[in-house]
Amino acid sequence: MYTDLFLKTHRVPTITAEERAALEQAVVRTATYSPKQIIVRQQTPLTQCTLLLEGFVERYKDTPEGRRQILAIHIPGDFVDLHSYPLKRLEHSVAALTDVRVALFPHADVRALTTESASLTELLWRSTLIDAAINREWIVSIGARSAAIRLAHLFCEMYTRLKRIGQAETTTFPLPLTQVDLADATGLTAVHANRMLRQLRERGMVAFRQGEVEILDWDALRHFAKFDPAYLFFD
Amino acid sequence: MYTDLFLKTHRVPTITAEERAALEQAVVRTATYSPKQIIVRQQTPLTQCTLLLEGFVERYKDTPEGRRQILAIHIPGDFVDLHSYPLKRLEHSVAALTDVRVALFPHADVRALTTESASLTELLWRSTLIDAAINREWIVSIGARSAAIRLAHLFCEMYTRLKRIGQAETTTFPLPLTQVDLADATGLTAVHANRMLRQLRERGMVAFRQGEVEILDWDALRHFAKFDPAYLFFD
DNA sequence: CGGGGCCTTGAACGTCGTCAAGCGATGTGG
DNA sequence: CCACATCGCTTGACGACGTTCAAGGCCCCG
Repeated sequence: MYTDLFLKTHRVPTITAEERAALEQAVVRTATYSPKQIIVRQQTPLTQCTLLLEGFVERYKDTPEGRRQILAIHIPGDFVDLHSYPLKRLEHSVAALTDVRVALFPHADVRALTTESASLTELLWRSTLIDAAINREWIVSIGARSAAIRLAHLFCEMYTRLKRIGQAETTTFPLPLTQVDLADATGLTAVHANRMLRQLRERGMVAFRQGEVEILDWDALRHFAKFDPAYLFFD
Repeated sequence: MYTDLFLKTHRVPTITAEERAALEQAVVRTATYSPKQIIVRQQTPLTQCTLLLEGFVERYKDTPEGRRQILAIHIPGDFVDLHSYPLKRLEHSVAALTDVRVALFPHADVRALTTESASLTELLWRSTLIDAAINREWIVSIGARSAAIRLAHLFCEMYTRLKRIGQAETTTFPLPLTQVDLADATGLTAVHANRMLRQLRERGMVAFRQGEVEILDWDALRHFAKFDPAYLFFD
């Protein structure tokens, strides 16, 4: 079922079996993408939404100054551009980080779902707002935390989210980013990100290498980053 | 009419006179707040949404490290916590910056509106997603722009939004923040914000003093900040 | 075997933060 | 009415966190 992972991570409000079936049937087709392939280009009018089934996806914006800012990292079960339904176009781009499989929901079908079910509407709306809450936590990270803590906090977030969908069973999990990507996500330079990663590793908290994160000491890491998962709204 | 300013700034999708009346009638009461008064405390269960009628409001988060990060600045016509309808509680706080008047919408009535009208649902949903788009632009600002440009960009944003609701007729407009607040919004220290403000003033672009912004040279400022209002979704 | 992507490290630099002091305006209680 | 506290703003000196520039290594792939 296409929507299993999504519904596993979004249990509020509860929906009926019929609503669940209606959501599932709104999928018209699936698609695949290769690493670095652009899924949504900024400012392009959109007519469908993309649910990530497999793989990793990033949302980012290129600045006129020539820098790149990653805005979000998506994992399976995330609607990567559900906000395109009310907005009709996005002000940022979306690209695949790995080989990716997605399910597509035409805006017209989403609208039909919102007409039929207030609970389903609330559920979908809520999922876009959890994304926004993550956006805000990133503002806090970039605006008010040191470089090392920013990276540690990001690892905590990804570990927590991946564990939730059963893709971080052990203390090692995939995070298919380069050090440049990590820097673009945290508002640092690649050079400095590299130094801070070494520090986190040498301090025995977390090790990042070739797209994989190994949690060396979860309690130490969590405490160091002052990670509080409330903003992820795991209700 | 309570919802006039909101509807003036949110014209997509178009709604009927009946839908407009239904929205208006969902207001159960109004309330007022004084400067620095907390309107919503983080993590408190909520049962209503707040539409800002008059005055300025901030959304912010205090970090465990003892810093404060402002996440958004709201002006009349903004729903400051419509996202509390699907989320039920917020992970940040909301406080008044000035004397403030608001209209209150119980969650139950919002739900009733979403049941009755898909267009109204889309309109409300959309407004929360424009807030999220602003959040993302702030990520770009804090993560990828220099201190002076961050401030310049914020002034551009506030000027553009205020002009839209007719509260920035001339080149001078109120922005009831202290320099500490500006620093908390842009991820800077008050000392450095002060220096950058002086620089912007001396370069003849924009002057900020005692809660008022004077645009000295709009084209120069806009160009300096590379301000592109697309993310505000003024359709 | 050459090239490119990614990572690593050093050295020098600069933006920005910290600490500290002082100013003017406002407000309040003795 | 003045003494004094508070708040917001301003400025200087100094230092640090993070950037820039540069070079080299490793590995994969054509």
